[in-house]
Amino acid sequence: MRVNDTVAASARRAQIVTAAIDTIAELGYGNASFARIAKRAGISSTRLISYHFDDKAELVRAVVGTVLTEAAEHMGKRMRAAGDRVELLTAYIESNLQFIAEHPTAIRAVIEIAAAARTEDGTPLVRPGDADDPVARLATMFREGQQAGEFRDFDPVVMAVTLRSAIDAAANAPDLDPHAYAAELVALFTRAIRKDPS
Amino acid sequence: MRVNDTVAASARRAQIVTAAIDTIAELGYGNASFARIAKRAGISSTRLISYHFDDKAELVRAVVGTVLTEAAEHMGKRMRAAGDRVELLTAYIESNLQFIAEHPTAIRAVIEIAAAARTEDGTPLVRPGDADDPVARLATMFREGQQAGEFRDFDPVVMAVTLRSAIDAAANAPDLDPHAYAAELVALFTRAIRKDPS
Amino acid sequence: MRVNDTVAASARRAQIVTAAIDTIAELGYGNASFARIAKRAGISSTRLISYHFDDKAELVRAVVGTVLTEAAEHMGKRMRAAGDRVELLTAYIESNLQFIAEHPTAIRAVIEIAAAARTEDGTPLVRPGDADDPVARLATMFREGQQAGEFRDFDPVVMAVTLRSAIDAAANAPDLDPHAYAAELVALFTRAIRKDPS
Amino acid sequence: MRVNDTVAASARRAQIVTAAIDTIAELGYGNASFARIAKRAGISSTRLISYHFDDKAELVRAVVGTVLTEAAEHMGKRMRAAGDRVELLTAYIESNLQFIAEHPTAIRAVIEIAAAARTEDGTPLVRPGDADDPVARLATMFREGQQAGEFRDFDPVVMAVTLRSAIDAAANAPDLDPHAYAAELVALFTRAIRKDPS
DNA sequence: TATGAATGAGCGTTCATTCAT
DNA sequence: GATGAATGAACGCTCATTCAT
Repeated sequence: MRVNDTVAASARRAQIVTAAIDTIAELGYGNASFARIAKRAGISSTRLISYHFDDKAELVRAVVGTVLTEAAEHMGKRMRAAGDRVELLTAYIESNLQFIAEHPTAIRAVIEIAAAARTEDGTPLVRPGDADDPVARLATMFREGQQAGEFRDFDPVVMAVTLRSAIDAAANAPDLDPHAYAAELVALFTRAIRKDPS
Repeated sequence: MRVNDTVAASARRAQIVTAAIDTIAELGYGNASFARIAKRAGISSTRLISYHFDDKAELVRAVVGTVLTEAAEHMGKRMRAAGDRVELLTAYIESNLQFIAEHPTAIRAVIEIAAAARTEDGTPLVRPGDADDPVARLATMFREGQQAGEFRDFDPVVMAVTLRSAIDAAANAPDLDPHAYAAELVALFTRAIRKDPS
Repeated sequence: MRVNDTVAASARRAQIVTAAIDTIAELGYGNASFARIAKRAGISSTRLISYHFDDKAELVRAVVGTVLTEAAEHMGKRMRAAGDRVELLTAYIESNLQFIAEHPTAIRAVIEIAAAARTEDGTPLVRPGDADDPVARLATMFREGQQAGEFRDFDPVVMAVTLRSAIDAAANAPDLDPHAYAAELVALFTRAIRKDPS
Repeated sequence: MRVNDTVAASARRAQIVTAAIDTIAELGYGNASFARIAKRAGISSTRLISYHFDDKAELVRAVVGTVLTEAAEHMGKRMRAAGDRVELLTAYIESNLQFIAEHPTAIRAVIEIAAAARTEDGTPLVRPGDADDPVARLATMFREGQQAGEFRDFDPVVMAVTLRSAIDAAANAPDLDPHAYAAELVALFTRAIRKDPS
């Protein structure tokens, strides 16, 4: 797949990925041509991009993979320290919003790609329903809480979709305070999932 | 602005707008060229599109305007029949999801445009924060409910953003049952906004 | 040739010719499309231009004809009042420069057309060597002066070309004072054509 | 600005510039599209022109620059050999007309560009009044001759404009004998500038 | 006399990609 | 590991003109 695995080559790839992120975040996916990415990376020819990435789809996948890996590492640390399920949910929301606040351009780029990157026939370049679909994982967590008798009876998929889209919405409202936003979401979803008082 | 306001001309424009909606929804905004739209509309040349719309931005605005006007009419009827605020919220969610379920391609096209249509310098062609910003209107409704003592104390903007993004997410999950999804959202947000039991 | 010879029709034609002159003079021949001319004329469709003029070449010829006829009338009055050949030359130079000064946009339009209006194969739309070629007429005047023994021996065509191009150059230097420029040219060419002192 | 400065690249650029000169001279600036220039250059796609020149304006500037540099070299040699001012004027006229006679298409192309190449708002692409404005340089030469007491009292700018336009006119009368034309102009302007006999 | 509607060809430019070192 | 050179297809848009009232 990759041209070469030397240190120099992977540094080049990282440089190009960074330039791609900045370009996509600032100008939108549709305006992020190889020419503009190359200019931002400070390289003279688009040939260097084609050299390190088989085609545009692979560059896009590299961008998404890079960002999502970073996010998973950041969130994993926080979530492994959680005690019960409410703490887990709180850690999920807070660490995710923190990552978004700390890497706004990277997140914007990934959102752009998810929304706009298509093949010629309309197929999305990166599909949301991939192996580690975050909605599916959230739904599983909710379902387990219900089976343990901790949560009320609701549709876990709808709740998962709602939570994920609420978090993603933060990336498009960059002036919101991430801590306050997280606190509100925690309060909102804590009330939404807990058992009704008898 | 417009070439003419005869019946024939506005029929042509509607034909082109419909073709644009279908093309954008199926292939994505980035693949929706004048050539593809013209082919889908069954017209011989892209020139006819340029003839009826000053440029691509105007066609895009016509698409968004058409869909949003239809949606507002549909939802307005339902919401005017609501009694109290909880009924109003229920009507909002249900009528919106119903419209999405009944016009999936139109909604997909608008979402595509909102996400991907940019000018060359990255500025979105249609801004979410326009005069009749739906998030702002929802937030106002929540705030009024709080002032009336009906809702608990929460951030109205965060709640509005969460609700809107939860509804918009339905457009990307077309296999969900709209009634069930609406019922779940109503239950979720009813619990999220009501006063905590003392 | 012409659609109609009613008063209304010829008024329309004059209106279009005026708009064409202004557009060509300001934007250059290459930018003077039917669309831009129609906009400046305050008419809604280019169809009205095609209606009154068979094609663009005929509109261009109408522009040139209109301006040249006016110029010929203006200059003819002055030149018919001249006594000898030196007065005639003086009248020619002065009246021509005066017309240029009083109709700068009309003259600029004609110069634009003469320089830039071509058919697809490169043939000029209006040829300088037409029936009433001004250079040929000037050359004849010089030749007659030589045969009458009033002027020295020089090539009448070269002198005519030089004088004409000197006058035409005034149209591109609109800040020159036309009277002073005329006086200089009269002095220059009087010295250039008179017999050398023995 | 330029893609690259290798020998091969500059040879390509020269090839394209030559084709552009021929196309503009034969068909006129308005008909000199990238497609026609590419065909004349024997290259397969207009893309190669865009590859070597940022846009059409840069190609046009390259054409003008190439021709004017050649002309300046040719004329400079002749003029540096001149003794007094009359010889200098003679050298200027003769070498300029000789260059025109030897490079008729190049000169025609430059004249076409000067007359017809405009931006969308009418601004000329190449302005005559640039740094090394030939009219200004001629006027300076005349003024110095007057201050040295060699020339009569006349407006140096008018004389410069007249001489330049007389020379430029030669490019549009390609059947004139350049030597004879030069001799006539030398005689004409020698008489026009010398002090009147007392 | 006027016009709305429509048209195919062409414009300069940009696209991701491939060739050949 | 890198890059200059080249490419055909497609882009949105404008052109003068024609059709049909």
